[in-house]
Amino acid sequence: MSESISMASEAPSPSLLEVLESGGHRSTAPRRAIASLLEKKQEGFSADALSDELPSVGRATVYRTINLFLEAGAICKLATMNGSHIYSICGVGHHHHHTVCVECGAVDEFRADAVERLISELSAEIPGEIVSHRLELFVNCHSCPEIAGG
Amino acid sequence: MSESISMASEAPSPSLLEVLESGGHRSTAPRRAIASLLEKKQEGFSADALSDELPSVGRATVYRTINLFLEAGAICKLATMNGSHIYSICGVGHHHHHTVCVECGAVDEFRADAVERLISELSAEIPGEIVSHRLELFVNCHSCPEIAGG
DNA sequence: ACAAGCAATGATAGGTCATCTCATTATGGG
DNA sequence: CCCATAATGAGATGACCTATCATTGCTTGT
Repeated sequence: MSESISMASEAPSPSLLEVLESGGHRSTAPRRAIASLLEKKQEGFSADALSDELPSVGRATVYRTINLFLEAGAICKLATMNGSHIYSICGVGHHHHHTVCVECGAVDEFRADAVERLISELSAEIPGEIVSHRLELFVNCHSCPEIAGG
Repeated sequence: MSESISMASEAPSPSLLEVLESGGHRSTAPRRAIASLLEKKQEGFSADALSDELPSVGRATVYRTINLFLEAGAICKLATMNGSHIYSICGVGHHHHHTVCVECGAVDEFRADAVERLISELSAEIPGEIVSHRLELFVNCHSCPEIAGG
């Protein structure tokens, strides 16, 4: 391996419920339902689709809970090419980037030192101070036949 | 300069009106008004704000015209950290990336071979085929006092 | 210049995604 | 158990964008 790159396909997510506890939030039935569903969906998911799958939970609560996990860093929000947002469980606790399959929407994480090195290089060339960055790779994972088949 | 990087701060934009002509679109008063305003706003701008500044032009027309320029590649659409979209004149005709000032919203373009090299490297390590990518740098340009002063 | 054909326009309705409001409900400590 | 308060949810509201469709106004042929 010439580069330090790490995929996160099978990284176990820390229990979302623990995130609630440690954040001083109550463990309620709606939140447990959302957390449970989220942990099944390592794939990228939209807030609205999630809400549809949980008819017993109010839309507002779904959004609130997602933002709660987002602020805790337990999930990531990323922008797709068409401007909508998808969320994804964050296995890696620190800075990383995402790949999104343009066919099936599967999201994966990767961390590559080369990316961070590049940003450092660019910071010397670019006027101003780089505060943060976003890198998203849109891929075709070539392993999504049945999903695309719908 | 050790790397091949080019900023586009003062690149003159090809006349947006020419884009219309070459695309077989009519040059109408509303479109001219929009094009004219766009060329003044090298800064990032939102479609809605643009519409507000052109009360004489219908919102639908503003959006339609923006999409027209977008499809022609004359302007770029980019996602901010908060999920909204801003547009920016594209001086560079080919693939490039953007810096967005988190203070004043100024958008600049840059093209760096190092970025493309990085993507090539990553493609060897990442499962699937990289279809496209998005890299945005959020910067503090440190030259936006009066704008921030409001 | 005039008419005709059709692209373009704009007022407004509608759609999507997300947040806000606030009366009601559930949680968890004492 | 009781209470203070966090959390919920139905619906309103809002931001942002697209669809509809009757009207307007370019552009070309004559």
